[in-house]
Amino acid sequence: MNYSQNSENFFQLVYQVCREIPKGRATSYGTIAKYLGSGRSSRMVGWAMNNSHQQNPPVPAHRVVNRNGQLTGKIHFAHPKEMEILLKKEGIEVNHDKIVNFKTVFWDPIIELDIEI
DNA sequence: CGATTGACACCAA
DNA sequence: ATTGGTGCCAATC
Repeated sequence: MNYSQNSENFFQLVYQVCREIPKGRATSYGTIAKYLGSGRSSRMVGWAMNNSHQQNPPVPAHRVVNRNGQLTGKIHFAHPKEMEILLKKEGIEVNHDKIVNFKTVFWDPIIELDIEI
């Protein structure tokens, strides 16, 4: 089923997946998009994140970075430092707005998760 | 209503 | 390895 046609569910799925990200791990926009069925609509995931601040419960958007492990979305937080702080707090090493050993902390919902969609 | 803009990713040169 | 162009789809201008 391709939920990219259903933006409401698509957004909700994005939020759901984000909340399932284990502490101390991170994933990428594109991976989530692929997991939801629209592999190249990673921008929609980003847009969903933009709206994630008004979601309840809150979405741990700091665990979602781009494919390079770069904290591109930190500027959308209340305080840009917060994203890096939160990640470090969870044991993720961050250096120059980039996750260290991203390959190690990378969390792939396609493999690790199995939400029925 | 058409054009532009993204918290991205992939491909070609 | 780097750079530039293209695809994706919703929101905003």
